[in-house]
Amino acid sequence: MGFLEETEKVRFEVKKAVESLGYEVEVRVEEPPNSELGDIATTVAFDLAKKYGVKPIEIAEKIVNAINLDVLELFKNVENVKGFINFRFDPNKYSVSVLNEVLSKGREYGKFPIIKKRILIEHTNSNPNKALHIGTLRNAVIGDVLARFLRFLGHEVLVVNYIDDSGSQVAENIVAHYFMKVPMEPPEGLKFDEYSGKVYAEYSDKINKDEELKKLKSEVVRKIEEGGNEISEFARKFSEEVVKCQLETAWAFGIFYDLLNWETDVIRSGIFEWAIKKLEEKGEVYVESKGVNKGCLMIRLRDVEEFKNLKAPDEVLIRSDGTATYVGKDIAYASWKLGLTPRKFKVRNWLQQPNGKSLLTTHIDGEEHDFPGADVAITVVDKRQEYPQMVVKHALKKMGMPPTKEYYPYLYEVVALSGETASEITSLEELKNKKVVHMSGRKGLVFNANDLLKIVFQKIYDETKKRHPDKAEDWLRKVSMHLSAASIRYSLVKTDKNNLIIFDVNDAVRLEGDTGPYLQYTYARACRIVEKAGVEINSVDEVLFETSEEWDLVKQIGKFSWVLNMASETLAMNTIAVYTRHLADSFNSFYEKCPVITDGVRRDRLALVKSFLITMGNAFDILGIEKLSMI
RNA sequence: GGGCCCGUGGCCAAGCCAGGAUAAAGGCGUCGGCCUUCGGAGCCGAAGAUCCUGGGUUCAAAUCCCAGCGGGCCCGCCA
Repeated sequence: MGFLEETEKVRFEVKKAVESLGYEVEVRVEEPPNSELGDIATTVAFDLAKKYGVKPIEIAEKIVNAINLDVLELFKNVENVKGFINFRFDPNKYSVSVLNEVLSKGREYGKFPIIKKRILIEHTNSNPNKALHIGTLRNAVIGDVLARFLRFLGHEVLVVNYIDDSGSQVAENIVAHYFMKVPMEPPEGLKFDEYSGKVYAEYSDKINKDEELKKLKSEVVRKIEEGGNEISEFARKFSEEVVKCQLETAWAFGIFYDLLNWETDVIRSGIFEWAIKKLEEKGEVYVESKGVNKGCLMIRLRDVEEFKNLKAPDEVLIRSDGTATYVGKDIAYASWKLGLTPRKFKVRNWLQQPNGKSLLTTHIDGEEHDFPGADVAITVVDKRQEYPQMVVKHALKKMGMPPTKEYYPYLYEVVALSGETASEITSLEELKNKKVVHMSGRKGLVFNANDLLKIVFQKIYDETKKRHPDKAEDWLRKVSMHLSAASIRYSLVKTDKNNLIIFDVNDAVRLEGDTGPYLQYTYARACRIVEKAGVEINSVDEVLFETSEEWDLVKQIGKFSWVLNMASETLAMNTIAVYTRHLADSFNSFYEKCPVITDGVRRDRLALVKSFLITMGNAFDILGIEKLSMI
C-alpha cells in the first residue's frame, strides 16, 4: 500500500502501544526532516511527557518496545531517537508494494475512501462584455482544477459559469451600441469579445459622467431585467456573442462547463422574487426611508457579529429604480445552488464543446432543469469580493439554510501586472517603474488570455519545430497548443491562492525550470523508455534497487494519495502542482543515474517507470495538463 | 475609523492552517562541470537566508499569540 495507508497503520499501532502502557493521547504522525532519520515519525512521547509528566526519552523507549513490528509488514525497524519515534521502511518490501498498487490500480491510483457529496463549482464569471484576461483565467484555472480534483476523488460535480448579463457593465455596452450607434462589427483582426472590451473602456466613463446617458443606462438595466422587449433581445444577443468568444478561450485551455447560468434568468425564473419574499417573511428586509439609500430595499445585517463595526452594514438588494443589485441576485442564485428554492431554471442545449460534452444554458424557452441542489456550493471569486460573498452567506442563513448545506466562497488573490509589462501593453512610460499595476477593464489596462496564449504558443512552436523539423504541421501545432495551455495553467495554479501574482511576460514564456513544459518533457522522456523497452509489465515480485534515486522515486510515487488527501482537506490546489514537480524532479534524477535498457531490460526499473507514468498521468488529469508521449 | 491578505538568499517561491530533530524545497539569475548508452525543455556541483522587527507561549517557533513596520485589498443604488 502507499504512504497514506502506511501512516494510518503506524498511527494505529502507536496508539495501541500507548494504550497498553496505560496512557491516552491523540497520535500524530509526520515525515522526518530527512530520510536518514526514518520514513515515518511520531512525537507522541513529547505529548505524553507534557500530559503525564514523564520523561520523553524513557517513554519513547517503552513505546518502541511495546510496538508489534510484525503487524507492520513493510517496515524494517522502529527506533527511539532522543524521544522521536522513527519508523523505517524495508525498501524492497515497500517498493514492491507501491509498484504493484500503482500498476494494478492504474487510473484509479491516488484515490482514497471519501464520503461522496454533490458539489457545485462556479467559476470564471466574467462579465459578458469583454474578453477573458489573465485574472479571470486564474479564476477559471483554479476552478477547473478544483472540479477535476473533486471528480477524481469520486464526488458528483456540477460546473457552472454565471453570466452577469444584467449588470451595469453590459448595460454600458448596450447604451453605446444601441443608443450611441457604435457599430456592432468589430474591426479587422479583433474578436467580438476583445472589441466589446475596448468599447466598454472607451464609453464607460463617458456614460457615467453624463446625467442623460446615466439615466439611459438605468433604463437599459430595467429593460434587460424585464425581458420581452427589443433592448433585452438585443442585449441577450450581444452577451451571447461575447460568451461564445469567452468559451472558445476557455476551451483552448481545456476548461469546460456543464451549465451557464444567466443572471437575467435568475429574475425570470422567479428565483429572485422567491428569495426576496422569503427574506420578507423572515423579517430581514426593509425599505430605507432616508439617507443615501432612500427608496432601496435593504437586507438587515447590522445584527451579524462580523459586520458590527462596519459604517453601513446593511446592503442594498433592490435599487430605488426597482432594479436588482448584483448581491441581491447572487443571494437568490445561491439559494438555488443549495436547493433552498422550489423554483427552477429553464435550460436548453446550447453548444457542443470540444471535449464532446454538450453545454447547457439557462433560457426562457428551455425545459425545466431538474437539479436537487448541492450539498456544497463552491464559488471561486477574487478576494475583493469577500465582503459581498459573506453577505450572501449570511443571507442564506437568514433564509433558513440547513446546517448540512455549505456555502463556500473560494477566495483567491488577483493577478496584477509588472510595471514593465503594463507599460509595454499601454505604451505608458510612467508605469514602467511601478512594482505592481492593477488591471482595469474600465481603463482598458488588461492583459487578455488569448494574447498571452498567442505569445506563449509562438515561442513553443518555434522550439518544437526546431526539435522536430520533419514533423507535420498539424502535429506541431497540436502539440505546441497543448504545451502552451499547460504552461499557462501550471503557472497560475502552482502559486498559493492567497498570493498576489505579479504577471510579467518575460517570465511567462520561460520553458525551463519550474514550468509546465518541464513537466511534460519529463513525462515524454519516460514514455520513450517504455516504448523502447517493448515489454509488458503489470506486476513485480521483487526489485533489485540499489540507488538512492530509485528509492526516492518510489517514495515520491507512494506519497500521491497522501498529498491528495491533504489537498482534499485544505482545497489548496497548489500543493498538487508542487507535488507533481517534485515527482518530476525525482524521475529526472533517476533517469540520469539508472539506465532501464542496457544489455537487456531491467524489469524492476521498467515497472518503476511505468508506475511513474501512471502517477504523473493521474496528476496531469487533475491539473488539466495533456499527457503527451512526445513533445 | 473597522476588517482581510502578503512579507522566507539579488529576484520568484515551497513549507505556516494540524509547532519538533543540526533552522529551511525548488526555480530564475551568477559561477563550474556533464550529450560515443533510454530525448540537454535535462542532470551534477558552487556561491548566496538576521525566515520583516520586537515581545510572549512552549522542553521545542519560519509555523501559534500580542504589538509594530512595509506592501496589497475591502467597507458603492459597481460587480
